[in-house]
Amino acid sequence: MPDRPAKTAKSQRTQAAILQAAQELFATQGYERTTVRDVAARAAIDPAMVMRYFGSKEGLFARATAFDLQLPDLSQVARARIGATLVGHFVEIWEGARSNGSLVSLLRAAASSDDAANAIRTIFGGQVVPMLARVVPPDELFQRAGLVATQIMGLAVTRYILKVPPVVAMDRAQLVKLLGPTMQRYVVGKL
Amino acid sequence: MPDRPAKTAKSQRTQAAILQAAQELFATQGYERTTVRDVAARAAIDPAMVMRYFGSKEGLFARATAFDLQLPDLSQVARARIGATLVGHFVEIWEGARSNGSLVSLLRAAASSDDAANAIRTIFGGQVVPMLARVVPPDELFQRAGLVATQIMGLAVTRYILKVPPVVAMDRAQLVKLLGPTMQRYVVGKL
DNA sequence: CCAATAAGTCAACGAACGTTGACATATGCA
DNA sequence: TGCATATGTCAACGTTCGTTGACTTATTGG
Repeated sequence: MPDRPAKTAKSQRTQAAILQAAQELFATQGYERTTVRDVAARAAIDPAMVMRYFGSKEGLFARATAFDLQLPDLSQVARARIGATLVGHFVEIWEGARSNGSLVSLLRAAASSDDAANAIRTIFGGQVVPMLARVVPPDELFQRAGLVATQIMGLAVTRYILKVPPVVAMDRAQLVKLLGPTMQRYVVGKL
Repeated sequence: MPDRPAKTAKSQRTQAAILQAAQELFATQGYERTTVRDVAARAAIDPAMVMRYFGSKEGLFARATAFDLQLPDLSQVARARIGATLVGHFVEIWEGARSNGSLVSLLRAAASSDDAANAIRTIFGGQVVPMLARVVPPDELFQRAGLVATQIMGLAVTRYILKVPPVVAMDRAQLVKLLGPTMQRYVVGKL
């Protein structure tokens, strides 16, 4: 069941509609509870179209959760502001204008899918670790990257999935102020 | 579909076997991917027994994820050791001898179930917040509880669900040393 | 010992799911 | 305008799921 490419402008629009519907549903319900039929209904097309364009439900999920963190070059950031910069950047990725909810989708899915969990590990190894490598000595790199992961993923889980009220209530500036020092210590502080 | 109580010693053993199988499967696979048939097979009984004793799959899940955090009385802990004490206590709960994996089950399920997410919020409101209330002034209580949540849940997610390698590799003493100061600041430090 | 009650088995149900292939319709190029 | 190709529809498939009710076997108290 290979994917079939979109060849006309109209088909690209419906393909995009399927992708957007899938991202919204995967982000709010996770992989298992999101059905191909639901995605098709939200995109106002036939379930068979999903199979035509994405081959399978797994193929759709893979396409719906592909993204680039666009992490900053930390060597160009003032050392004292690294923690705040990172917190702000991650919040932007999760809920900013350029975001499509795909990271939350993937996190939701990772709770019950080893493939999705592995995708997150790959993102960390391929994007977060290289980012930190520019300002962290190699012998501490993985440990500090792990610490960064605990705080960043913890923020994501409590704010977007568990919706713990005080965490949801914080605005972006508060998050930077409260979590920035933690991130600062995890990246360049004394352990 | 009301539950049917266990009346004999033998039935209590099989009921316990079902519960243990359910906790193991819910903890490793989440709610959706765990089937009643799987639980029954692991407990070496008929799927119908699950319905007899727990009424429904949801009823089984509710029973399998009930627990008490047994949080310490922070007013009896030296102020400088609060952070380390809390980190150690939570790690103990997740992987200690008294643990049955039910907290990880619930966290996994929360990714795709609003009911499970609500159960976690209730635990936080009913157990974590009261614990902190003994050492935190009321006007900062909810914010500090939220911060504690971000770090604790982040540790759980990266270590037990995403299995981020450097986080998995840390032993209990390292976790206390590395995350303790963060927790200390979130509970009694300057924000 | 024998009824009464509990524990456990079995086959089957209806529903929902991902997926498929045959078919209809629209579009773009010669 | 015609024809080839792409787009979209439809009904149905095989599977798996939670759940049910009738049945059989074991246990226990009088």
